[in-house]
Amino acid sequence: MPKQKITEDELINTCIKVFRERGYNGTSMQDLADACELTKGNFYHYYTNKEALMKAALKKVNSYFNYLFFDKLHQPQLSIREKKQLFKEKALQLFDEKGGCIMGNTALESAITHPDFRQLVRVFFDQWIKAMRQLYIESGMSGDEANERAKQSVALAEGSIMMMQVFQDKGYLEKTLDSILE
Amino acid sequence: MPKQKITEDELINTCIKVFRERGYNGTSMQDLADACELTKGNFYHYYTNKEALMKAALKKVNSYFNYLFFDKLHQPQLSIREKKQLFKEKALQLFDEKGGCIMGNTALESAITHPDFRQLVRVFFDQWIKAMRQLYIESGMSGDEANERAKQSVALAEGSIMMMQVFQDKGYLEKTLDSILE
Amino acid sequence: MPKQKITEDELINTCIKVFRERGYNGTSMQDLADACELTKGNFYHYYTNKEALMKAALKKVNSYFNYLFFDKLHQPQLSIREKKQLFKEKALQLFDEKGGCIMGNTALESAITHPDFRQLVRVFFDQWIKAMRQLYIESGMSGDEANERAKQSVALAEGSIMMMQVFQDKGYLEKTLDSILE
Amino acid sequence: MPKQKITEDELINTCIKVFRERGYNGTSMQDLADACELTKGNFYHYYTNKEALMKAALKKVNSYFNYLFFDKLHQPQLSIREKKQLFKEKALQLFDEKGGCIMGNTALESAITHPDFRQLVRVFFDQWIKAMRQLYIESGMSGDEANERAKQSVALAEGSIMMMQVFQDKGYLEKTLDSILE
DNA sequence: TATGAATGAGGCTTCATTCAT
DNA sequence: GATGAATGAAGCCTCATTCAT
Repeated sequence: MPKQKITEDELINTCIKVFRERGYNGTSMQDLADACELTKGNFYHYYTNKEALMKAALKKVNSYFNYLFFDKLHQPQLSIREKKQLFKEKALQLFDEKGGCIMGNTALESAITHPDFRQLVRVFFDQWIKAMRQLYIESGMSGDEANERAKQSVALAEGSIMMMQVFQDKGYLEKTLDSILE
Repeated sequence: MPKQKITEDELINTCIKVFRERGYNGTSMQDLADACELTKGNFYHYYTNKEALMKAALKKVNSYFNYLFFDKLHQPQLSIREKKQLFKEKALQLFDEKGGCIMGNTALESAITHPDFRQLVRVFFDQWIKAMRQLYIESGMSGDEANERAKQSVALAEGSIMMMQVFQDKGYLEKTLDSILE
Repeated sequence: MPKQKITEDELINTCIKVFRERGYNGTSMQDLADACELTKGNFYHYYTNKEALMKAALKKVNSYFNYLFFDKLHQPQLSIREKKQLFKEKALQLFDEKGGCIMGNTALESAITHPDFRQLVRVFFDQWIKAMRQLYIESGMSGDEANERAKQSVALAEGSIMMMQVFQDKGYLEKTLDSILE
Repeated sequence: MPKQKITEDELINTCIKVFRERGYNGTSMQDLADACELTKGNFYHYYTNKEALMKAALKKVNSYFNYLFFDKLHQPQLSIREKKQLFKEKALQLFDEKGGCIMGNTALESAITHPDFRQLVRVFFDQWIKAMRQLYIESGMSGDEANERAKQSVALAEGSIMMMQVFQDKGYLEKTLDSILE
């Protein structure tokens, strides 16, 4: 068994961070290597190329959010109140503290140039919307109404994350989360 | 063989398009030269470097939106009804038809790496928010309420533009614009 | 008009030499750059990539041999005696002095891995065989006989060039050329 | 997951095949490892480096040809007729069926760049020529004549193997073998 | 203004090789 | 012996930029 300098989990988490901050095109393999304290070439033991690495990063984010966030909103044993509280808490933790959303960034940066990325991004937003829909249904909305509200909420959240970064004002997101839960 | 003539206006408009589609880091000077049917070297007669070109592009977008969009919402001779109609019309034309918003893209792609760009992006969103605020004030809201609503509207619009691209569904934006004007 | 450090003709001739000596896979762009006294990147003004450069080299060799060698054997105004003398002279000059045959080298090195190269190599040998056939026909052979003899002569010449290199004995080729002309 | 066992004999035979098809410079240790179903690192338990591996491959080919081919032509108990038949049979089997000759390939690919390889290649051709010489002597030629004829035969055979690959025509070699035995 | 050759740095990737386990 | 992580150099190529013409 070889001694790994970094677990694959740590590696991908570090890459997520760098990709989120610098964008896909703005991130070089050297940037990633520096952040992971590995040599550039060593990355190719784990992933065939930069694109595969990015895809793995997006997939990891997907499962991370599902596990920690979206799935919770589907659990029958939680009350609406608990879910609402959990929503705000998780959203602040996952977006505010990390300073952005790699999915939103990727959506805009490579909407046209990397269809493969867009597919993964789409899955992410689909899941988020579904989770929100569940919340609104439980709050008493009709299916259609919940649907529209869910879609708008996600858009609003992502827009707010953007504004939060533009104005470097973390209050932006918090207010938005409240309005989403009204 | 590159074409002979292109006005500086056409040049910058073409660059805006390419930057919007491919992002700043994803766009090479060659991409721009090809799109403008100019030689790469020739660009440096117009702009000192890629960064200056991007800034000029962002400034152009700023003045373009001001002239065509934001300023209109401040004009006293227009009725609220006219302004609302104009808002929807312009927003659809400027975002939907172009397939995105270079300001939003730039906000996320270079939030951290290019503070100079962020400054220009911030001005853009400031102006947009102010224009929306005016609309809401005229609709009878209080200053504070109009303020918050304006900020949320802009965030929601940008988030919807993002979703429009992710889901390749142009209906997204339209619904959002309606809800903003309610 | 820019001052070129090296004409495209000189460039390709230098590359032919390097490719002949080191093989396609054994030649790096750096090797070529050094030989041409250019920077690596500058090659990409002339050719899209290494493969295209190799193809251009093979094509140049093809036209060079046609012009200087094969075509001559088809000229009606030359006597057989003159053609035979010319054949030996040119073959010695083109193979012996250069120390090998890039076509033969390429044939063996990339027979399997680069079908595109093989096609160009095939054209070369086709032309050579046709020229030899003409010589034999003029010497009084029947079409079929000339054909077989031509094919064998070319094989023998290439085999002798190989032996010349293996044993570093330039006499090899000369004896072979005589036997081909018997 | 790589297989457990491969004898050193199988290993070197597999490497010979890969080297013959892809050339020395065109073959990576990974290619060899894949073909042998071993891990890259594991190769270094057998051979110190790629060059040593290639030398071992060339040596193996040498002894293989000696045992199976060249030695036979020296055996006093075989008649000329038997030797001629054996020659054709072995040559077809060893060159035609394998689709080439690693010795000829190596001769041209690394004539200049790898003198060590050339030495091994030279031994191979020396032995082949000696075997052919014996055949011609037994057929009644003088020593000098047999010598020249042997050298030419080997050159012709190698040239024909080249043409066989260039034109993808296996008939080439067969005709040549007949003419060598006339 | 316009061209395109030239450059040097850096980008992604592959490679031969080493080494701890 | 066997593994696969690790490395550093090198390979091909692209890029932003410069500059002579």
